[in-house]
Amino acid sequence: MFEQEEKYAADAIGRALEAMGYTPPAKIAMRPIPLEGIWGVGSTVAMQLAGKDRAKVGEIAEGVAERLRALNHFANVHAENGYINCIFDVGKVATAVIHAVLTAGSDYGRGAAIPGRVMIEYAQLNTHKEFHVGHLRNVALGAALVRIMRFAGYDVVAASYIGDIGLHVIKCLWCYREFHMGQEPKDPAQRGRWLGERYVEANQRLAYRKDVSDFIARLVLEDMVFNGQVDSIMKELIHAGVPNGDVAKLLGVLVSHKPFDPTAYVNDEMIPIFWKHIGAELRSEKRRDAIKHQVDGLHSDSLASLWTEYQRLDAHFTQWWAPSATWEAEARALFLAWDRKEKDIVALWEKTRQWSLDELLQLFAQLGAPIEVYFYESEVEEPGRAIVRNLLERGIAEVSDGLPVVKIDEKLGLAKETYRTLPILRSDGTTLYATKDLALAAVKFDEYHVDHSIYVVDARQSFYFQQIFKILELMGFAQAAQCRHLPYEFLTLPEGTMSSRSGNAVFFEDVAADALARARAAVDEKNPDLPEETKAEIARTIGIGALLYGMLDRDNNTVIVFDWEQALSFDGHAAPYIQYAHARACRILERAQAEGIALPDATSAIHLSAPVTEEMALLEQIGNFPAEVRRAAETDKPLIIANYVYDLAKRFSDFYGACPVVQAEPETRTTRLALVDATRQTLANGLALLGIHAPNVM
RNA sequence: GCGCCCGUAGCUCAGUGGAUAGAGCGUUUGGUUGCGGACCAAAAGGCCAGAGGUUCGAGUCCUCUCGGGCGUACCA
Repeated sequence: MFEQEEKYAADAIGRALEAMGYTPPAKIAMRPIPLEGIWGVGSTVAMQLAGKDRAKVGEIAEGVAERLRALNHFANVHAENGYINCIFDVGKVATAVIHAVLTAGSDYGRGAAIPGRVMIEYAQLNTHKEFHVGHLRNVALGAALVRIMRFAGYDVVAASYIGDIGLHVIKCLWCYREFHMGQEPKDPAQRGRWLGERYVEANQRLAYRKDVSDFIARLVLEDMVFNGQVDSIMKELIHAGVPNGDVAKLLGVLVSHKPFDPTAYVNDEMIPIFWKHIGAELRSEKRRDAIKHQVDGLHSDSLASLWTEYQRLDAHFTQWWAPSATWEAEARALFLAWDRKEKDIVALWEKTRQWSLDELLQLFAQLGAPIEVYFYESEVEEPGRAIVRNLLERGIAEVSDGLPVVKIDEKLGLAKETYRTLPILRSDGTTLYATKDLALAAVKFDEYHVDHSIYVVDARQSFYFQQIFKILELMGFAQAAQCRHLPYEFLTLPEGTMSSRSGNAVFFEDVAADALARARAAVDEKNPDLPEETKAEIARTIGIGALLYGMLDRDNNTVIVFDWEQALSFDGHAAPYIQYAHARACRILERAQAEGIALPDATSAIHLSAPVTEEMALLEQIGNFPAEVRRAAETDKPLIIANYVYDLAKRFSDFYGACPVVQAEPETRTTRLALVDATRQTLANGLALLGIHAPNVM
């Protein structure tokens, strides 16, 4: 908005410097003056040219200021502390800002078209898994970036890449088929979630043998009391008829703290007997600990943690231990059956996949995520294998340790270990994420003709994407240089990493339901007379807006520790504050209309001969919007827009408190109404970029 | 070992090489017979992890150290 003024100032300063016998730098940067109550742009060029010589700095700044004053373009130009400050003619610039907003409307801030097509891939969600709040960060960020880049003028294709096949899907299908065949929740809306629970169960079952083994190893290391009981337990095992060889082997493992391997024993019955003894021993330790607690008030944390884990495992021991010996092999076999496209497994996959997709599409709609293209992992498995074959034939890939890999450093001729080696197919021929990603990149280049490709994926995959991009380069794709991974840090829980695999996750559905309920309570209290449907709509707007904003008002590479209360806070630096500013702006305009006052439009005269600080601060912020949109797009930071709209709302609140609008004298009233309308419009435009609606009432 | 990211107020975080480092939460004290109190005003709270360097100028750029997180060949 102020480009013209900045350009004018920069050019004028350049000419003044030349006239004074200096060589101006190639680019004279103008920055807003950060002093309160002063609206204009300043330059530091005098300090750059004069260096340490303070007297000369003042001399240059003063000389330039004098020459600029003579041009009569700015209200004033003065030299201060070495800065050359050009003070805007407030009335002129204010008129330009307000007219620009009211003329452009919802297009205010939009940039001119930028050549080249950009594909932004985000929302890489998996079927057969539940959508948790960690995924929300990805969708919020990717969607905001799509809108911001598009608004800034880029030709953006928004793509989602759905993980509808892979080890996780196979595990889930295995669990479903073996233990839940024919079951499904009555409410179709719950199917996706139910399936996600089956996936968690599958992981627990498949990890069961290892978890038991790890537990025994831990017990031996941590529990000294248990160690003292080992001898007597061994004797009891022999009494129970366990072969001497197995008992001896187990004893060796325990006393030497070696890893416990359940497959090493002749008699699988030994472990259940041993397990019973472990339980008995832990119970008696618990009793002793309870008595000790009465005496000295102390508990053993280690024992408590062991006991919790024992209970978790023991709950399934009788049912899971024996059959679990073959589960892993079953799941692997199922993956191979999938690869052979066996009818019943494909049918089961199709049915359950649709359950998840229904849920995901509904979620994307609820979040307003713009997506034009859907890619599916299942569609790039075969093309991926073809690429692997091709890479092997061309000698870019080779078979090492029984599987195809690309030794990237070697192929690039790098002596220093940089990109290392990436496996591109499993040794049993099933596909990896890399297999499919290579094929997908080819589709993006060849079929969608994208010039730039952005991957919005969490930061833990940064190294992996460097590897992928280098392989694409080795394959000969010129666009490989235009691929960019946009990393964002993970969202964790106070108690640790969130993982849908272990079931340790906060589901988006639950958080959203809570957010809606809280928003609804507030609406009921403040606007009890609104129609039911309107109240529900406003509650959605506020609840979802608060959640989205919470994901977007931090830098991409800060780890977010999810705090339930903080995420649902409607006070202070949060979306409802901004929405509230918008609603109040709307109310002022409504009030004016109700009193028969005509609302100003893009042709109304703006009078700001003696503006108050709050008016200038607000105008300045409104005028900055287009530049902030550009900066956000260029740096991939929706955070810039999130901060921008908050600052704008804050300045509006200041203005609101200091400047009566409807009660003002007619001339001032018209100007302030125009300012309120411009604020309303800019708030709405900014929030829209974040995917947040701006309500008229709330 | 190597690589990436982070370290700013009690807590959660902003901060485009430039003027006095800012918000929110929390704490304390005030404000509405005024356009909506999801608000506003004020107070308290900082060796910007540490040490060097580049620069007229460093929270910001470079190097090193410390502390934390995450990667690092068949998870995605």
